[in-house]
Amino acid sequence: MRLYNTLTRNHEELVVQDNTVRMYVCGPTVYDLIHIGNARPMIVFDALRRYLESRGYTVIYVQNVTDIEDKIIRRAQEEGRTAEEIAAHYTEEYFRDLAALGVGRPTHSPRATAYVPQMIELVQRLVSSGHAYEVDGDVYFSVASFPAYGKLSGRVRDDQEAGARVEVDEKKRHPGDFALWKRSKPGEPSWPSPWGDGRPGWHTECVVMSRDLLGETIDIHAGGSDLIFPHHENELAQAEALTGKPFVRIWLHNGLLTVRGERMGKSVGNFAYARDVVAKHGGEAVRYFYLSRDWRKPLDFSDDAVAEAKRALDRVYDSLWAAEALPEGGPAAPLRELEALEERFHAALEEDFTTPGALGVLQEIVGIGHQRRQAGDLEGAKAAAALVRRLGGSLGLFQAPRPTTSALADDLIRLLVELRADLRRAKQFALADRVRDKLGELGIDLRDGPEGTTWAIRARSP
RNA sequence: GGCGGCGUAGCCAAGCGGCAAAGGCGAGGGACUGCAAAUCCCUUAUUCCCCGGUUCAAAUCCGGGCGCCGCCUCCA
Repeated sequence: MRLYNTLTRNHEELVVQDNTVRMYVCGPTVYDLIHIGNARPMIVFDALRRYLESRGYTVIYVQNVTDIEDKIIRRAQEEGRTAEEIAAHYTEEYFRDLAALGVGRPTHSPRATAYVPQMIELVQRLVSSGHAYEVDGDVYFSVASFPAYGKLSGRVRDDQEAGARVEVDEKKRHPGDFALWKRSKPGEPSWPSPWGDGRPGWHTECVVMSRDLLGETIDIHAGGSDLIFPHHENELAQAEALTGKPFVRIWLHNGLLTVRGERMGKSVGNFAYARDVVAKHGGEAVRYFYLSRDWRKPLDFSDDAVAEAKRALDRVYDSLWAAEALPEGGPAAPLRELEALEERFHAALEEDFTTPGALGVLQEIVGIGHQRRQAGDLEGAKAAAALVRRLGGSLGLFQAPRPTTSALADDLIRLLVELRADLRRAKQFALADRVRDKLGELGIDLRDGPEGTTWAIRARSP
């Protein structure tokens, strides 16, 4: 499989050892509920993880939870609670939201506060090797000590000075230097350190956790494209300054979610909470929406756009459930058509994980299933449905079971259908339509065909 | 200003040098129906923002425009 690597600006073959992919995806800072834009990397890289697993890889998937940070502290002060309480609460809500989007639990979800001693140790080693310096209880990484600084984001160190939009911290030797350790103010959460009480800077946790759980060089490190600079640049600098070895083989950065072309963000105020969107359209519709756009490109969010994705998704379920409700037919010859489609599905994903292309192939398979069913080839229709299930499953899609009813409900519905047939024969169309409409309100669709009426529970994706 | 990305049908969106440009949504016509719904068949880009160039061949490569967006500050 080839993936676009931000570091080299090229597509590269994913080559791993022991058939194991070690991947790290930047997780949330738990100070509030996540908005739907935050969910994009979670869904996209969860899908990548599942796909890799379906191809036989073992994936060790690490996603951190940043549970100590300025915004958490501020929120705690506002609400008169401890930072710990805030973090614990929103961590729980975070996993609740992700579950609703079909995102699986990471192999490991380390919390920053559980790694403070290791972070202190890392900072100490950077200080003693001359890559960091202490001023007044703060410790800064010295970008001048790491010549490769800027190689991920394509930034030259000296550019930073020209910008001058940031007020220059007098304590820093170079404007690009960043905090590894921050002295704490009274009343703030703090940990003892060789430089006095304080707390870790942001970029350090990912380095420490990644090393601890995945090793010094990992296969994939992923996150939103807004993290390229400074976050990932700064991680890379620390890690490689420390070990002298490559930190990450392939850096993956997803495009951001926009609203009318503008980035969705808490500060912009144009965001929607993930759970509200899920409540409105369903988690799988959101997932389908994200996967119908190339992961690296910006994606414009609107309720209409998600609703459209939902219609496409429902088309799939309609076909799946209709085929699965069919009686068993005879044995079917394998459809060469389907084999070719399956190959195209994988080809799309093997080349930079192009999920929109893969979804297009799945929709074609759905169409073939319909045609087979129309032609009376029940086994062909079932084969298409089974393929959609299997291939969709490798992306975490199309796994909802066909809604079933009780035997009693079946009998009652059948009774109503027969009753309605009598009414139709008697040309009592107003009454017949009322039966159909009322059943429709209950989510049961009647389908009149040449061989009588069939019924189905309307596709309602989860 | 620096770095990066994007511009394909009414809308969304694949394609990355060579079958007359996937797929979805929407729209129109037909089959089916008492009328619908679902499904099936057909139609909906001779052309890929514009202008040059390379090539036997370009939406795809190169150069130059125009337009939009992201990052450069916490941010998925």
